Amino acid sequence: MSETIEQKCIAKGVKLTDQRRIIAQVMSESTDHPDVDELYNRVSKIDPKISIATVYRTVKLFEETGILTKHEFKGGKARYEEINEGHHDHLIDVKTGEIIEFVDDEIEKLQKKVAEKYGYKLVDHKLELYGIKKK
Amino acid sequence: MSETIEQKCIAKGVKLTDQRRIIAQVMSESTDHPDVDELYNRVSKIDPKISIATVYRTVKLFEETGILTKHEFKGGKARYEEINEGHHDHLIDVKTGEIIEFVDDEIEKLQKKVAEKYGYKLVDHKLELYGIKKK
DNA sequence: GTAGATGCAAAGTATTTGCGACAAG
DNA sequence: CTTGTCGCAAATACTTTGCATCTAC
Repeated sequence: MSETIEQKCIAKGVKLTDQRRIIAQVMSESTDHPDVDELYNRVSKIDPKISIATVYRTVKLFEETGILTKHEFKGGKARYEEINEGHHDHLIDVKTGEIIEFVDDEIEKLQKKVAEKYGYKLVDHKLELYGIKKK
Repeated sequence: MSETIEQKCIAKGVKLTDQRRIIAQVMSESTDHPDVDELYNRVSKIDPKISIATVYRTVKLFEETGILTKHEFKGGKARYEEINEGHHDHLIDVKTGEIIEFVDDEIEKLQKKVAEKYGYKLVDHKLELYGIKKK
């Protein structure tokens, strides 16, 4: 296991409050990609008096600090995920909403190549596959 | 030049009104990917009494009918683009917001392969590259 | 003539913010 | 102590909707 979110906060000089510790813990334990509402629900079970404004402020802070990453999949609500070493993309089941994480080095390489071709240096990318499960 | 949006509406049994004709025309002439607000501005110059509600209703209708496609790039606002034969992905200049359209068959093939690998049939995908221009 | 489209303003969502009280370093 | 955070409610941004009127077919 690598660094915890709490350790990352200390390393980056982010002040730790009870609320942030709880949000950090819940995000660490989440294997899905919760939206703010869902995160707020989970956090509320631990400390019912945390406000949703704090949840919004904290995920934004964590995102800016490079602790979480924000996804804007189809459906309006932003969803968050902890950043760990390995980068990956997402395969989304259009029927169930289930998300599978994957990495494909070859695609990664080709992306860089495409950007180069147009005279750009690739700084970020987003790849989402939407599929239906075969029986 | 292929079919106009107006022709597509007739082909799909979508009732044509003045407002829809104007929105269709403006979208056809747009080479960028306008958001609803911007589209509303352009449309208003032709007919100032069109309401923004109609613009929202029309882009949604056109999207459902397969005439337009909706992008949710970073930044909250949905942006629309006319669907023409060739599918393409987007390379976005993170400094200027400029969008370059591209196609890469090899990446397309690999995407299908990845989905298959997890037991899925690929029905849609989104690939966005974010880059900075090299000098 | 009739089902569906429009305009308007009000209602929804998702997210942000001002402010006084409070807590971390 | 002092600066930054929290909770609350009000504010914003984007999008949808109810309803009475109007229009394409």
